[in-house]
Amino acid sequence: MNKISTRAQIIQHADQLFYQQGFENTSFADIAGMVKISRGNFYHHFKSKDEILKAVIELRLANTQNMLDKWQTSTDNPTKRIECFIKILITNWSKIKYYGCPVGTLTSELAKLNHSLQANANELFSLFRNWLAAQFELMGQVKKADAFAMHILARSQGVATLGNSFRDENFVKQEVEQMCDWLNSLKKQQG
Amino acid sequence: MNKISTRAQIIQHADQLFYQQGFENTSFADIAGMVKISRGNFYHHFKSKDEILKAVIELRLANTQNMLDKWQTSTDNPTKRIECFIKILITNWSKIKYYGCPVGTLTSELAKLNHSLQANANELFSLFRNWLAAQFELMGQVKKADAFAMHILARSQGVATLGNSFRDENFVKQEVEQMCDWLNSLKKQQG
DNA sequence: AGTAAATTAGGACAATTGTCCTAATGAGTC
DNA sequence: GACTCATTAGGACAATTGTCCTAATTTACT
Repeated sequence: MNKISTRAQIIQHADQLFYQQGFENTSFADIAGMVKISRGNFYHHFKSKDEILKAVIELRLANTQNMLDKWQTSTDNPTKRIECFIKILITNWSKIKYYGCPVGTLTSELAKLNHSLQANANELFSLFRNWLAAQFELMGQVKKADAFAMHILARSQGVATLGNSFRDENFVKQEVEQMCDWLNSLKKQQG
Repeated sequence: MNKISTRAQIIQHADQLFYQQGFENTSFADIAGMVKISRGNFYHHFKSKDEILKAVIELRLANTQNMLDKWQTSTDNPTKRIECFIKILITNWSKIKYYGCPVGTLTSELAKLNHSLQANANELFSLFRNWLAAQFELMGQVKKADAFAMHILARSQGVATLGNSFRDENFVKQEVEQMCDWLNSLKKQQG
């Protein structure tokens, strides 16, 4: 039957709900309703709500790594790889429009809760940061690689937040284009 | 005695707590503890928690307008005015470091809650957006004024989110400098 | 001083929260 | 078929939530 384990189902639905409703605002009852199990059953799989969050972050880290790996094999051109990253804003626009960036909104929420898993969530940013920096290095921007990575990360983050707030797809498209222009202007400077 | 009214005190402390802990995560008990009044007393001043949020947003709108007005009178140079905006990231760094941008984090949270006051919170962004656009117009950038306003708004927002996540002041300073450089390069293009 | 209104404290209220316990059911092994 | 262990359902639990009610107190005005 190849049935998905209950544990995996809990993580999967929690991932979705934490993104759409926020972590604090998502209750056990919400997740139980989605997975269609009883509330008491949770504690056989997870000791606490925080453990679910931990598992969700680990899932997101794995999914993100998979995505980065795919981009890595899809082309040898580091500039094109970075463009893949920039264009997630458009690829995932239908979700970003309503729920913002899954990484940024989570880290922001955990910061306000002063939650013990802040560092884990920040790893999601670090994953992108390090991968982007590696691409910039391949472009020959060894010295500025990390600064450029943070720059692109920040701009994407801001576009997601503003795009979510104003629900304006054209704005997102324009900013994506500008970021790609900036990226390609670096190549020329270098070559 | 010139005592601050209870209502004003509630709004003031709620403003602070909503920023530091988030709206949903701040309870009546939290606010009551700060103002030092009984919980039941709230409903003489506000019909519901949402009404407090509404009042808090109105307070923030008023405070923001005051800040913009001050910048407006502090100099005739629109470029310098925009620099004032960009540099809030540094001015308010000690708070942003721990709680992020008060506007961005609120709109993001309300989006996830699908809250009825989303539009009110977004007005905070609009206030900055329109003021920035007016400054860009004064700089002679009539056609691109709004796009530039959104651009600066988005970049500031992203820097606040990443700055909050990584707690990195140097990154913030670098990005602020780059934004100012970009701003001043526009002036040269024009003149 | 006396009266009316505004303000306050304190607690009741049902609903929901995360957590935990126990008994029943399931599957797989000998 | 009997036994073991994993999984599940259902409910108990105290704590907290936003909301509302009532009685007491304070304030303001005649």
